Amino acid sequence: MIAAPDRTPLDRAFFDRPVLDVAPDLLGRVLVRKTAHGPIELRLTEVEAYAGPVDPGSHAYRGRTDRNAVMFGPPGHVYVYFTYGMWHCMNLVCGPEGTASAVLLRAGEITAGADLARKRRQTSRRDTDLAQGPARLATALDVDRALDGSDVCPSDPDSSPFQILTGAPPALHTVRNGPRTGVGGEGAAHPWRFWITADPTVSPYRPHAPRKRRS
DNA sequence: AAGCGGATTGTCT
DNA sequence: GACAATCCGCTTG
Repeated sequence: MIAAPDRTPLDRAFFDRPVLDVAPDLLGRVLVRKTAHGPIELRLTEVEAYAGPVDPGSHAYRGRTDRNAVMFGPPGHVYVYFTYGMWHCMNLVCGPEGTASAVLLRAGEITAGADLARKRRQTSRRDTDLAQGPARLATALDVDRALDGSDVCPSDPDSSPFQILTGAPPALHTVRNGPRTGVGGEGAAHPWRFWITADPTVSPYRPHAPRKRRS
């Protein structure tokens, strides 16, 4: 049985490059999440690059902590964080080890295991909503802090809850970029959000809005 | 289509 | 103690 060309696993060298090269190159790739009930597959349509300690928008900006330790480790591993008291978001560590850069997975199209994803995302009204937004994406794929540090390039596929496949990358002219969502201050200037033009699963852009204080 | 307020807790100052 | 790489439901246009 010959593997279809678009289902070849990406190797670690793919992630061992500068994060601004990896981020747009991830579009159209297929992330496989292996759950106890079966696989869920996601075709990536929207990502954001976070460039480590030099990037004010990055969780690594103030150095290594227990929470962000995985970002400082080898590329091709998953960094999962918990935010807003409710949600998880998922990143892939990039660049030479120690650069602490990562790509936030913001949105994608569920291409297999939609029944499993729908169970995880009861509030979604259409299938294009299932992974439209980073917290929705993590919810659909049943990702939480327990999976922090998982390898997406395992030598033995059975040893990890994730794998990533080549997929069908879009033509360059269909990839666009702009400011990152929810990032304010100095970090807002960088156009490091990348998405596939006109894809229905891409999340709507929301500019950074400081929250009001409770009275 | 766009704007709002509330939810809810880990993490860092 | 402040706030977060967000989402949802409801309102207005």
